[in-house]
Amino acid sequence: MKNRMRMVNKVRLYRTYYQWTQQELAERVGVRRETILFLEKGKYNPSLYLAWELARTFRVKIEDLFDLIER
Amino acid sequence: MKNRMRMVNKVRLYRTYYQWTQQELAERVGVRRETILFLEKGKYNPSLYLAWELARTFRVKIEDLFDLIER
DNA sequence: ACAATATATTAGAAATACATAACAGAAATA
DNA sequence: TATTTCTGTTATGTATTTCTAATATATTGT
Repeated sequence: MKNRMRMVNKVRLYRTYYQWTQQELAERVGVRRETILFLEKGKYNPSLYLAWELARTFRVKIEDLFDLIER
Repeated sequence: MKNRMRMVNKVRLYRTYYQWTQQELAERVGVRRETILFLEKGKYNPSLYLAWELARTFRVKIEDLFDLIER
């Protein structure tokens, strides 16, 4: 979509803060473990649904969890 | 979990507030006019990228533009 | 009424999020 | 060391978002 912007996130940051495994977080938000892994690795960007669930699980705003920065 | 929740948005509300056509808004956020139409009609939910661009364009938070409610 | 513009509908293609599964290496722990 | 758990990789399949284009209807202005 936007070629000059790139999405970064703090999923791993918050997950390790809560001391959850990828599997634990995956179950909490209702996705597969690999989905969490790929998100953390920046291999793909989430849907708004998933972003919402993650932010809710971490008790933060979506804008705090995800950020759009210059490439 | 995901099935008992449904996403609503204020895209049409903010678009008409700014007196933009679907075409105008589409150009501002970099998508097709039909994408805006389907979003307003709730025919599909946006990517986080698009949600971000829309919120930025309307100068609101993503959580203000989109809401996850009980079905 | 006529013309121009905005919105709506449909269908198919393209792109990508996410699922699923199998396996491998790293790290922790007994 | 041996075993378990966690993380990473790859490959393939499915579902959904978005694009594209064509056409139809509604709305607005002259």
